[in-house]
Amino acid sequence: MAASRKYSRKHEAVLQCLRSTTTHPSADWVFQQLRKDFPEMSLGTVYRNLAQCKQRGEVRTVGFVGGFERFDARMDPHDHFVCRQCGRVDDLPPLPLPEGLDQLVGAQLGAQIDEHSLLFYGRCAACQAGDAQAD
Amino acid sequence: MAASRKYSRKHEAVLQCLRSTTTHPSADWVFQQLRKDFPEMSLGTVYRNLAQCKQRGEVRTVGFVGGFERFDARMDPHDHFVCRQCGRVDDLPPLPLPEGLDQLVGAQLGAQIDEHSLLFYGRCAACQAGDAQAD
DNA sequence: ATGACTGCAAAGACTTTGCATCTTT
DNA sequence: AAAGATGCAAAGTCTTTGCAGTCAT
Repeated sequence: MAASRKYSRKHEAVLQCLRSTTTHPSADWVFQQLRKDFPEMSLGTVYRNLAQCKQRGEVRTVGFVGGFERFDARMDPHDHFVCRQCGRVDDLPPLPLPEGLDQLVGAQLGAQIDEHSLLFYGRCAACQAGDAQAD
Repeated sequence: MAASRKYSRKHEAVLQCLRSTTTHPSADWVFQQLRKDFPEMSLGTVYRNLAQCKQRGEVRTVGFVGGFERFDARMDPHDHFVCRQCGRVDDLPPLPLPEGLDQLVGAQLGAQIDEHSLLFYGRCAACQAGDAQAD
């Protein structure tokens, strides 16, 4: 049968860390944060807990930015912006997308669609301002 | 100044390989294919040429599936379906998305949007059929 | 006690790079 | 010749794992 979960302070902390930020952090970022409260925290534990949270449906992956998997604990459907220059990832307010997009695609392909991911790529306001100074 | 390009049979072949398939292959898949015609072809060369094509805007990345970067030589805007079970990536016919979505998001964030990526995740028809048999 | 979780470090998996050699111009 | 492209293999980077020890039930 499925393994029964046991309480873990570290697991709590990982999830809490993710829920208390909107930066869509990488595993390493979470690790660096938690290290402050748990000096013995290890990267492996962070990865293991993130994987577990993902399986449980408490966390999801936004995508890979600069080779790092970026996580998000906001589970309601929403889209993201990714700055290609600094790597920041922002949540977007609801967009005017047609209803039933997943169903439509599923029907077209005869596939079962679980979800979709809409990412906008570009340069954030801060990076544009920075570039302006640099000129 | 910018490096001037010199003709390269391998580079041609990499681009050609990508243009002649709709499977959105990984670097290794391209490598395996080209190996047939170029026995001395090396993986490093494939990666280098893919990177170069990307910079030139002749190729783009669809996303990472199972840890592998998947490439696409179709440069006109279109969306994709990713099967989480077998990893296949399909092109989608045009979807009824509102016009000016990128501009809208750009305006909302004060960011400059270069492009967006819309990926649908699920299980393809073949995988569903396979599962049915298995039951 | 039993089974899960953790720390540590080694192992993995994919991608990038350095360097000597071969090609194109 | 000069500058770019390639092969090969070593080095990198992020992530996963094995194992022995620790903690929750």
